[in-house]
Amino acid sequence: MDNTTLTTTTTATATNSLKPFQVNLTCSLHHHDKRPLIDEHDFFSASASAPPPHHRHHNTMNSDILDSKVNTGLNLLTTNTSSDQSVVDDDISPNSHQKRPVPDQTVVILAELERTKAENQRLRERLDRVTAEYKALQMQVVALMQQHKPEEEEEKKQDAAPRQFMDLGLATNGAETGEEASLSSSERSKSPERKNGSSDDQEKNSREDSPSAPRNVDQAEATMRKARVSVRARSEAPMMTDGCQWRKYGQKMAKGNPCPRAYYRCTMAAGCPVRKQVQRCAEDRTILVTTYEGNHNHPLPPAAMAMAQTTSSAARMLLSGSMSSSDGLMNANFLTRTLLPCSSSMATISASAPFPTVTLDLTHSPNPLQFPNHQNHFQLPFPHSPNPSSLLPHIFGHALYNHSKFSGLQLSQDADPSSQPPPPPPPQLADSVNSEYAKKEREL
DNA sequence: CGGGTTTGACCCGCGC
DNA sequence: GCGCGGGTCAAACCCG
Repeated sequence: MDNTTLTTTTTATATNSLKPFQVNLTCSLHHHDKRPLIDEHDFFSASASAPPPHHRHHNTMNSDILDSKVNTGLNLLTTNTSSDQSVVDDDISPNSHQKRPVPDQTVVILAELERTKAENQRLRERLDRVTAEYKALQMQVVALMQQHKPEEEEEKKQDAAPRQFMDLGLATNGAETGEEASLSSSERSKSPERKNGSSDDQEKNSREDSPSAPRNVDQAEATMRKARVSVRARSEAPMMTDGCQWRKYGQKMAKGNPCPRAYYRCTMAAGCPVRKQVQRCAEDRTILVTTYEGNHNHPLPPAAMAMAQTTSSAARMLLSGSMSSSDGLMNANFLTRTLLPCSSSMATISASAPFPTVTLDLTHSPNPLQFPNHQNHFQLPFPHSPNPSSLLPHIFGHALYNHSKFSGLQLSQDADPSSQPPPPPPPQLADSVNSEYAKKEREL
């Protein structure tokens, strides 16, 4: 058993109560050979299920999955997260029982064993249920997708939530959100009318997003596109390397910041609606603020999956449950609060921004004591990674089972980057990850 | 020559 | 209605 498996099963443990997770859960469980892609819904479900903050449970889940071969030793392992597990194993070995007449201790251990077994059984049943539900949902999604196109208009008006769920699957799979993209401004901009600047047609087109626009513009989609995920990271590079190809289409001086804001559009597929803004923090120009908007309508390379999934996760976290921005914020707050209940200072849900925005702050140390007043950001402890974005899903995954490594998550109703406290000293980073991106940065 | 960047102009929403 | 600021466009330019 390796760390990857641990991470995966931890995710599964955290995701056993809400349907959206189930997709991710199963995927994760089937990929023990790779580092699993942590999907946003894992986070959500984790938050919703609000598992007890005992590490033991995560490991128990892990063993639960593995003990389909009935391995008592694994069960014991699950009762302890520390390295003294082997001691426990030794203690309960037949030899130990015979050599050491310590019945009390043995009884305790056996009782613990029984308890763990029972828990394993419970968890396994839960996992079975989750898997079954996932399969059912998958079928449902496929059926919906087949029906979806002819009924798109109606569906858009009537049911935003299932639509979101479908979007999730499509985006995650990197497929077929092209129709949605076709409604995006990027596609609009390619229309001859827009190019010619014909006032009438231009007017017509440019009003698609306006309140007076025809209702064939999916409200859910529009909101989804407006939902944003902002990533703050320390980087000397002009732009975060996130695995996607971007084309710069504009640059503006933003008020209150001497650093220009650059606008990028994803060019990995025609009509991809994803855009991002890149701007350096006015207070600390080593901090690069990258804001993502929209979902990719095409398959993503592995390097891009990390950020894409993280941002879409965060966006959906914002929007899930309700399409109204206020509800979305409440929902996100609830989710982030329950995601890492014993943590603080990692995420920000912005209510003051024009669009619902989640800010993932990668600039701070994982030590919560270093940020007693930090109130606004979802901090992820890889501040000096040249490409922190690639770490996000792993961070989320880890955060679910290893609170000790993360400062956690704190919510606020007002994300103002300018209110950031002075950056703490850099924590240790994974060298392997660092070196890879350090190389890229040198190339830049 | 194709693709990316630059940059001034334009559009739009919002607040006064 | 007007001005401001954010976002986008697209011609011109640059580069490999």
